[in-house]
Amino acid sequence: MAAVPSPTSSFDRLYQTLARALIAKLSSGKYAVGDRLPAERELSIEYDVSRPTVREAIIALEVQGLVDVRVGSGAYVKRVPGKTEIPGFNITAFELTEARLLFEGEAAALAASQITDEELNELDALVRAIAAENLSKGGSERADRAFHLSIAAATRNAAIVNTIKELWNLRANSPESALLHEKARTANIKPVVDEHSAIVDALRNRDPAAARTAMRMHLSAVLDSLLFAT
Amino acid sequence: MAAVPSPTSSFDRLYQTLARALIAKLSSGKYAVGDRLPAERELSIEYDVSRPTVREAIIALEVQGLVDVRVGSGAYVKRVPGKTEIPGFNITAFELTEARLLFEGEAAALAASQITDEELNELDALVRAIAAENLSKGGSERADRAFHLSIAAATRNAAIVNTIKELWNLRANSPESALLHEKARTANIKPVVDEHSAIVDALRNRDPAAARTAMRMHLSAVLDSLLFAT
DNA sequence: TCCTTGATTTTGGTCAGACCAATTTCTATC
DNA sequence: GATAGAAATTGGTCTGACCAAAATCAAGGA
Repeated sequence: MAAVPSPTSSFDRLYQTLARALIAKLSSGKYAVGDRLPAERELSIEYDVSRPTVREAIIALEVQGLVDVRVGSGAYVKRVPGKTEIPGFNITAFELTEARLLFEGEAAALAASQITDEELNELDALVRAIAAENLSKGGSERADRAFHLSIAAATRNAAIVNTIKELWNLRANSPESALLHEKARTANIKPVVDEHSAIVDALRNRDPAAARTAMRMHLSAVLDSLLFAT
Repeated sequence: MAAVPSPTSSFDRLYQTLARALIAKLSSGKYAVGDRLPAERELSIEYDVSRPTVREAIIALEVQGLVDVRVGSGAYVKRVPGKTEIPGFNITAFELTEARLLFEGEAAALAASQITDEELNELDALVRAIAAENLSKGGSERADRAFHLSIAAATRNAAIVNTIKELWNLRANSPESALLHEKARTANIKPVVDEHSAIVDALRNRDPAAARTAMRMHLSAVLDSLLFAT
């Protein structure tokens, strides 16, 4: 019984989780180009989801050109994703966090010199939201992500925003990264609110060096937590 | 009443027909990035199709990165097909170079602590290739790009490599950036070989701070040259 | 034995309706 | 005007039904 893996983040909907599982099957060599996937009804039973959900997942694969759906016949493999085709597939959680440490540190330093009071208030609210997320069972990282992207936005540089957003996307897309972060969450390691507050304090003081240091310390702690979760 | 256009081919399924109609709406300017599409139930009535069919069409758009679906809220336009389809369309050459200054500086610092003699020799060869490019009429930047990506590779961090590669891709894809760099080239502003040599020297000395400074000075000079070319 | 035809089964496509969770909007109170 | 709670709206998933297209099977004829 290949039950659908539990969602790796609260952003995931069931169809996405199933699509991901099916893509993993394609990648693993279970199917070759031309093979027919199991029928919708079969997949529905196998993964213990409803048939419309299966349909949605198959459509996600179809739109990405991975399968070719023939009415009355089935879904046929059109292209097998290679490992290198999934951005971030080969990037470890350590590498990702190390890169974020270096790059987000610089973004925080740049943001410190031009951040508005409005942006600081928004960050305060997000710190409170992170604290609230820490108390909830779901393990959502929505506020944490928004926090970091708000700092990037305060740089007022679209290339920096794009880069940091891409790093977060890599994090979301990397199976290895997702697994490690999931382990960290089940080990009850959550974003440390004090570290986030310290970043906001440094930004509020318009101190680039302090902002850089605070962000680096925060992400260095994330690195440590990943080690602990390994 | 915007009934779904009749299928354009017997292969078309309803969800595809509807997805196509929605994409046409996006392309026509009816919606801007950030706008919310009508609710599923509304679209179901408007197009006289079932709600699951609407969902399937929205998923097709979502997987293509055209919309962002938020549970309980709606489907928001993330990207309008057409002019913004090229990543980096709205990123200026200044923003890009500023981001590179911050990020490639850090990559150079990290590379300095672990670069091999082999990698240094490769960088020497690339500096010579940059000098040769400067003498040629074509204005190729192949060696310049390879130089920067080699330094990124010396960090031995796939996330950093990916990020710097993306920044170079943004540069290649951005029309505004291409235009400015073209202006710089016609003004006979070329990569300064001494600046590249200075970066390699700092790396050869395994001096992270010097490497960071050398890379930042180089990219700061690129920023100045863009100003001159404006 | 092989081929053809028709019946049956399987497959995907779409629909209707129900219920739940998340978010937004509205209303009442202070 | 601000806040809290209720109501409404939104997307998410499910069950069940029926239809069209395709595949498979069985029977009959050459």
